[in-house]
Amino acid sequence: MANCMVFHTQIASIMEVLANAAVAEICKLVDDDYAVFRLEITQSQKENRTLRRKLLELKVARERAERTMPERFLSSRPSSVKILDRYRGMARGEGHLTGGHRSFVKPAGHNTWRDDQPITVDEGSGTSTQHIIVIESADAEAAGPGVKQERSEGKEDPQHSRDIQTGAAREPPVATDEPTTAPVHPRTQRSSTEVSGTLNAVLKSDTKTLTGLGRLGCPPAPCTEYLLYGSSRTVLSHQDSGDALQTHNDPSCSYATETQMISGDLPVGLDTQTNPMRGDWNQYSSSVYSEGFLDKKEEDLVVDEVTVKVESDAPLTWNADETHLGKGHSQGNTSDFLDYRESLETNLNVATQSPLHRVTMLMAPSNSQGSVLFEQVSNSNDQKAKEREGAATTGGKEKRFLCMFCNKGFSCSQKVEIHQRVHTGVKPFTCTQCHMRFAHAGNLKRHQRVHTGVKPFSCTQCHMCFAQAGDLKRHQRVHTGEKPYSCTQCPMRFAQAGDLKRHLKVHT
DNA sequence: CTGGGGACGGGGCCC
DNA sequence: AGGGCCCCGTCCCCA
Repeated sequence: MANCMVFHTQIASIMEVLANAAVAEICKLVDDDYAVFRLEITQSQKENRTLRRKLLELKVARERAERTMPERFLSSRPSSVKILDRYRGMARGEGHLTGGHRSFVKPAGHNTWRDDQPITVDEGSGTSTQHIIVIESADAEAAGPGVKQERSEGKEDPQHSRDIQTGAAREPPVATDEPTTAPVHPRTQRSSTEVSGTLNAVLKSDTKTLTGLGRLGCPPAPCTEYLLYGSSRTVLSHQDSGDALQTHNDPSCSYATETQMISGDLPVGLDTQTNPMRGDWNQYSSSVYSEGFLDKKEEDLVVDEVTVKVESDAPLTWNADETHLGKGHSQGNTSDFLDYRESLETNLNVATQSPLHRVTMLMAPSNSQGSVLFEQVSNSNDQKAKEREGAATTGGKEKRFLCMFCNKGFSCSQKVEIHQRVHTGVKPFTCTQCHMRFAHAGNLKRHQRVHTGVKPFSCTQCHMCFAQAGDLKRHQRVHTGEKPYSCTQCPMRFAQAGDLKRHLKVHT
């Protein structure tokens, strides 16, 4: 007995040592990434400082020249002015930094722009508007009071804006006409310091370093390997306290990213400013697996000296009704489930610890009865799944882009991205009348017939009209008497697959 | 319990 | 490349 206890004690101590070693290893990895990231940031800041100094020097030179030759200056502008004007012009949307319609209201009482002069943004009448982010970094402060880095954001809903203020996290934002607490939309253009305004970049520190999975794009890479598409899921735990998430500068236990905007708000209507086809969504979809962000609204994240406004009203939660994990998947293909589960079990790189996987694993039918039922009902699905598998692994139309969640193969990266919405629950297409969201544009269009009442599919044998072609086809079995779905337990036959499935419960 | 229809999810193909 | 369309499957509701 005593030996047994000693043995257990030894086992426990060994386990503890192993756990400590694992933690130390993980911390070391994080530290390395953090160091690299900080180095890059430092380099960028140095470049900014250099450019800022040059700008100031040019300005001084210009003022000196203006004092000496004012007339000549008015007729032919020195290069320094050109630089300044270009700088402002870019901010106005004339340059490549921005592309929207906006005008800058020059502060009254100032004949010249000052670097410390706040820029008042007058949102234009256009729907595509942008905001200026004023980043007051420590370096900027060091370079001189009021010296600011101005960056423009990409297209954005007029109601949506946000501010990133480095080192001045709680200060009021730069003057804009827009409230700063409105929900944030993902956007297509981002400043470099912003990294990414969507959830994509959330907690995405160094993908390559952490997982070794890169992003892929179309056209397919020339190599013949299968390509697991999408950004890696950086499985990073954090203190999910339910309060403001906070990380610290201590790199050993943080996933600190320099500036991460967390926006779960999805585009409204068809005006998907965030192109769902972009890889952003992939990253986004990956990032949503970072637990704890999905249900959080209006939270301030303090991440490595940066205040991050978390404004998410997207239904990107683990809501079974909204994602495939619930209704969609539960009603889905069992073989897909099994394939998926198998892929998770065999592909540890993919499975990791994401909540998605855990949930799906739980929801995957594990009892044989469920599988049998499915085989009775959906043999064709199995066949299709096998065909898919075959197409992905053999010849046919080469499908070298693999879904990072289920390993299903696709011929093009965009198709993978669209498909992966199945797993992520991302639904970029929103009905403007009822705010239902769809992963496919076609489904939205079809759905809108619900509102318009348009039923373009009419039966030739009766007066019935249908909004969907499939409904008409199914209806026509009423006239033909066709009942392709037969029960294996009794002679009953059914015109609809759902009817058979429902009927099978009678036998159980 | 069955028949029938409404509506959505998702993949493939074509233009 | 992206949108549109078609198709199949599924859930749900009502009679």
